[in-house]
Amino acid sequence: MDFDGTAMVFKALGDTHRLRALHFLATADTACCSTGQGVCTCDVQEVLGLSQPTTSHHMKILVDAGLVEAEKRGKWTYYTLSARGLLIARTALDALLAAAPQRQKEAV
Amino acid sequence: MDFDGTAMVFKALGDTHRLRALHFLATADTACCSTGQGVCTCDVQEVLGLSQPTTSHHMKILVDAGLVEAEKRGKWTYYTLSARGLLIARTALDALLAAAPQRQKEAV
DNA sequence: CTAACCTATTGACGTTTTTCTATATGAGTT
DNA sequence: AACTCATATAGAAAAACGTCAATAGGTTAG
Repeated sequence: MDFDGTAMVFKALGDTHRLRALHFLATADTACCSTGQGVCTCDVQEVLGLSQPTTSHHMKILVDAGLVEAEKRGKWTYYTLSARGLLIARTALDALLAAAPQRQKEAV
Repeated sequence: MDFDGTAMVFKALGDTHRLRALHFLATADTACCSTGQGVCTCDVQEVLGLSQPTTSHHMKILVDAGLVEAEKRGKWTYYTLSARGLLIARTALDALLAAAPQRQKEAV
């Protein structure tokens, strides 16, 4: 098990603003400057209520963790969720859940 | 969605040492001082290679996040995985995975 | 080519986290 | 009661993190 890589993914997930950004990517389809797929930094920035550099910084962390993919089209950078990091996290979680007490594991 | 609570769980998961401790709890059944179920601090400490107070600190974070339950029996504190925090994390992850691109979602 | 615009990077500052040593708490033992 | 052992807490130092203002990079529009 790759503890370092997995920890990096969870660490990226462990911030309220970044979680909010991911949730936004997961739900918002239409956005201010989205011509095609994805959402640009300005949209995320508005949702988070943070400055532009801070927003950019958070998105970079998500990209580095493999949770988000960034695509540059013209002036804008579009973000989409990436299954790569999410699967790393889920694999680790499932291994732990398989060993956790049986009580109420299906309460999802 | 409870971003703060979920972030707290992910933050607890986002550390190599804590991940290693959780993995240890998930796999190790027999331990130095375990008379029944669970593993005591001294076992975790040996696995992590950290000082006793630091180990105790990490375990407290895991307990606070609902990932681990601590039970005091006599002199020892026994730790077991708790489904509570794990399910919070999985619920959030599943919501994101459901919205992620379909490509290779089943690669678990 | 210049100007305007979106995004990324840099530098700085305050806060949080990680880690240790030293000490306290609390339970069993003699 | 005094002692020992396992764990928790306090305090402090170093490192990492989150944040913003200022600036740089790169793209489109005029």
